[in-house]
Amino acid sequence: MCRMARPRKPLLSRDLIVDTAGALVDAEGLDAVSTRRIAAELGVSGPSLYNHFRNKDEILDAVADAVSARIDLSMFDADDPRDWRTALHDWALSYRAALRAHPNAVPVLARGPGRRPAGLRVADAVFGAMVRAGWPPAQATSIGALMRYFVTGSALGSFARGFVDDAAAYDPADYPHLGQAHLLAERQEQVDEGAFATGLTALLDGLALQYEAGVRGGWSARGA
Amino acid sequence: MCRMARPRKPLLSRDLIVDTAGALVDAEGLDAVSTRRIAAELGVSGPSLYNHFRNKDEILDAVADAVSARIDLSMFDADDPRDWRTALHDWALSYRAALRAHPNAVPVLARGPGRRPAGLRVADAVFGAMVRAGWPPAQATSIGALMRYFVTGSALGSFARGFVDDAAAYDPADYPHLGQAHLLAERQEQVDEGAFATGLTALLDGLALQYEAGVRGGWSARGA
DNA sequence: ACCTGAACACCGTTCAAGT
DNA sequence: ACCTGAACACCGTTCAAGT
Repeated sequence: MCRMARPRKPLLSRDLIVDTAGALVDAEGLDAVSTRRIAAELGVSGPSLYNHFRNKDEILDAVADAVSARIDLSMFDADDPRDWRTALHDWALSYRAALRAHPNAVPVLARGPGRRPAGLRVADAVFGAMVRAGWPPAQATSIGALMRYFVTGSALGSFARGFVDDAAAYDPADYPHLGQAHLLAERQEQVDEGAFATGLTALLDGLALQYEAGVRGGWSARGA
Repeated sequence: MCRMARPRKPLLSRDLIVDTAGALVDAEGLDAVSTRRIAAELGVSGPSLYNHFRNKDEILDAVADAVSARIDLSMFDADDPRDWRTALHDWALSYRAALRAHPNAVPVLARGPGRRPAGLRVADAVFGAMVRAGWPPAQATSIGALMRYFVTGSALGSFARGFVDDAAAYDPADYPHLGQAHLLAERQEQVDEGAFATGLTALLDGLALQYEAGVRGGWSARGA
């Protein structure tokens, strides 16, 4: 009579499940997460979760959306809608920080917003702000897409972590220029931060060039 | 006596396993691939694979490396080592094409080269070419990293495919700027191609600016 | 050396049963 | 409505056994 089939107060909730699953993703990675482990962590039996989510993918989607929800979007409400460059820059930093805080969840996020509310809010905010700043809609779409490529790419595959911390792995006869590659694993943080900063600056500089050209040329053909 | 424990000619080989696994990844996605299915496809029992690979991850690594092996690197042997921009541009196109041909394998590739020979050859070639073109080593490393971020990001999360082909999913009250979002799913190809082209141009334009500034300033502090 | 079947400890998910 | 145990059809991997 202590462990009943149904207590008067529900043992589970969507939030509880998402929090537990998220902690498991962070601590042990995506592969280590099973519905049975989430349930065990919550002190219930495996199938209980199916009262709150249709399947495992829906749980992981919710975990990913919780990460998206932490991306700051306030810079897109700025007074000067024409300063798209600053807004985009600040957003990119917040975007990346949110993902780097939960690197194991990035593969799920990288699949796109789908129907995830927080993910859609992000796409909506950046698109709206770029249009307001004077970018044609087609270009605004491209900017949302290419920023996602760059940020998720940088959060997903830490460049430096991708190399092995073992000098013998990189035979100079095979890879004449990778003599120091095993050092990358050590300096992981700086390498990835440096590459991200360099790439972001290049991206924004390049977009500024396109913006100026567009304004000068009246955005020629593809304006609508 | 027909089905012996060991035939005089091996039934399996690493290449045979990789080809079968790769076809399965392409046709049904990463989740559908199991060691037992690969084995079944080859007409052998599941554990047989373990005579040729240590575990399933090693098989998937080999599949990913086969994709990397299809990336063209010949542009880095160009006569004029100083034309890094053209080489980088052509390489990015080939890189992306190789990944888009096997989108389901991209999550494995995105983990980094590790000890995969073809992946390392790519990293080696781009780093070597950038140094030859006059970039300081630290910048050359950044370029390799940021290009990987952008290309894998673009191949992994097709921006357009990330949206659902269903107008009702994007309530204008919630997402004021996503009125046409459901159309993205239809025009997937063009949207992603356009965003990639825009981003690549911006990236190269921005890097050219940094290169010029570096040459003019003698690459100031971080030259070594 | 290379393949087999049996076995172990897992999976995601369905479903009838309980309250 | 919400949880349970039992069950189904799977997993990756190990290992002793066969040739």
